[in-house]
Amino acid sequence: MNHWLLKSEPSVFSFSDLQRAPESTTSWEGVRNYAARNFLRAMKRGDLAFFYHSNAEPNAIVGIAEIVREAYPDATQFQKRSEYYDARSKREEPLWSTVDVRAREPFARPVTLAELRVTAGLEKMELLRKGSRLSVTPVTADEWKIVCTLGGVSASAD
DNA sequence: GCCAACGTTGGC
DNA sequence: GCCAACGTTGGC
Repeated sequence: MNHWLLKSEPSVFSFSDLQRAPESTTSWEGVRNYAARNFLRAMKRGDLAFFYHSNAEPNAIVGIAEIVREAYPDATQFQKRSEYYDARSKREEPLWSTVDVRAREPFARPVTLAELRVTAGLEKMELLRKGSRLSVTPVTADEWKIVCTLGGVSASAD
């Protein structure tokens, strides 16, 4: 199983929003960066992802979500009225993908960006790289365990 | 509000 | 193919 991290601005869509969604599930639409898209396409059903609040107070990992549907075409790329519309995208060959994610478990305690930065073993975490802006990033098994411990949840999110 | 880092666009 | 200009992200 692979692990990931998904960024979202809570003022736009928070972990609570995900928990409250029908079946606690949403389509992770709107990714318009090729590197992030490629990570979406690499996700497998059952993979787990940290849910990170960016542009937040505080910035923090706040919970765990599960990939419940693997990559499929992001419908918003074809919707002219959507902010995510992309005229270059063809039905036969969609540029952009989305996955479905379901809220698994909130952290007992949010783990802030400041805390992540000073935690041994997380030095190479993509989220912490200077200037990192990717909204979808992989997380190693070791990083996963460390952050789960800080968050007060079991690493398997059972 | 500022600004560094980054990805994308477009002129050449 | 290069690279300057631009728009966006996101921490501070």
